[in-house]
Amino acid sequence: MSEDQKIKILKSTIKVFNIKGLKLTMDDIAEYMGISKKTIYKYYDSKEEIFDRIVDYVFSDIKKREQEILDEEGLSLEERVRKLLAAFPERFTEVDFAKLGDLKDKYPKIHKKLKKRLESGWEPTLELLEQGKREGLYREDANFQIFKVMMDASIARFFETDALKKNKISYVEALNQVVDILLTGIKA
Amino acid sequence: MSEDQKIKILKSTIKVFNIKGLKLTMDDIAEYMGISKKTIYKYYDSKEEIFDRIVDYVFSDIKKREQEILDEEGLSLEERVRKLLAAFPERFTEVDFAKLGDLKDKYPKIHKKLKKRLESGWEPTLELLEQGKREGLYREDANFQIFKVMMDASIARFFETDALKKNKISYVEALNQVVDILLTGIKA
DNA sequence: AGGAAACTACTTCTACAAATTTAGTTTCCG
DNA sequence: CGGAAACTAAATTTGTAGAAGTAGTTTCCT
Repeated sequence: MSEDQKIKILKSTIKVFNIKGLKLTMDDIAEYMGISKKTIYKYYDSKEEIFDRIVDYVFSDIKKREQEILDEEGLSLEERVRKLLAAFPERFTEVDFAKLGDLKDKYPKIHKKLKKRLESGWEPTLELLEQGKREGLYREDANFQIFKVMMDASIARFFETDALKKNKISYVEALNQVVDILLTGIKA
Repeated sequence: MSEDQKIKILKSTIKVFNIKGLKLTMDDIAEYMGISKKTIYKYYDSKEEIFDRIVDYVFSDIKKREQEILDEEGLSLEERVRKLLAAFPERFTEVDFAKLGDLKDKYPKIHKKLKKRLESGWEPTLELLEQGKREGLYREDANFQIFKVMMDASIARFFETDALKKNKISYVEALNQVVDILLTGIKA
């Protein structure tokens, strides 16, 4: 009953998910790991539980990285915001978001949880932005909710379309441009 | 055989479409207009032709408005770009874009045409932006393809979600903020 | 402990026929 | 001319029975 094995199951499930999407089966996971289903059920009660724990797992990673950035010394507010914005979507290169199509229908609870986590993932960034506004760094009339929608929508678009390939631009480069344009755009 | 009546049919079809979406029937249109199908078929050979002409109709309006802005005297490059960006999505308040879901499957030709028109609608704006870059108005490293994706994705997101209602902000206000952030963001 | 494989109850696909709807036409009538 | 309504051929939707697949369990074995 090692904790390692529990996490390995999650990681493997992510790997399989990135290929087969939500229609992956317990047999797929077992086969991929070279173990039997019985072992999986030793660690998890159901398939849904595995998915549920994957959300926790991914976001605990994000939270950790986020905390590192918040604790890092000698950063200007702007640098910190920039790091937070860059770190957040990068985590999702681990999970193929495009394959999450009908999560809402198949696993509504997990969909809800995921949305909530994505939402609260914005909190520290929004706080910093508000602080920046109070310090006169950002425009008085800047609406950070709109900022958020623009960031989310743009990143999602890059994931779901071939806009990047067509323009021969890497994901990291695109992300940097987006963050750059947005942060410059709200400057005082 | 009045030209007026032809256009009235298009306008009415848009009205019905905004309620029933793509599954509107010829009977729906006839009923809505208080005329009989026979009359509709006097002006158009098929339902698909009507949809096709709606695209032409909507974009001829856009083209006209676009030309006005390009011809308008005494505008700075930036003001002109801003007007173009604001004018384009405004036209789509006439047609409920969110109801266009399975256009691609049902009417692939029209979908292709629509995409092409949406694409070429960006041309004058992109040209002006490039000119602005040459004039040193915009950053040398600004990637306008990314600018475009950000604009399109953001506006689309506003249409398809309730982000606006939730934040008690009007569409025009949101559009202005988006344009503002983006244009400021690429400034030299 | 855990792999291989079989097993069960349940859900999800498939295929196809019957029922319904609809595009486009035609008839009748004012 | 053009409205009302009937008509037809085709497409779309619906129902469903059978097949296939799958979550979770159990048995046997090393």
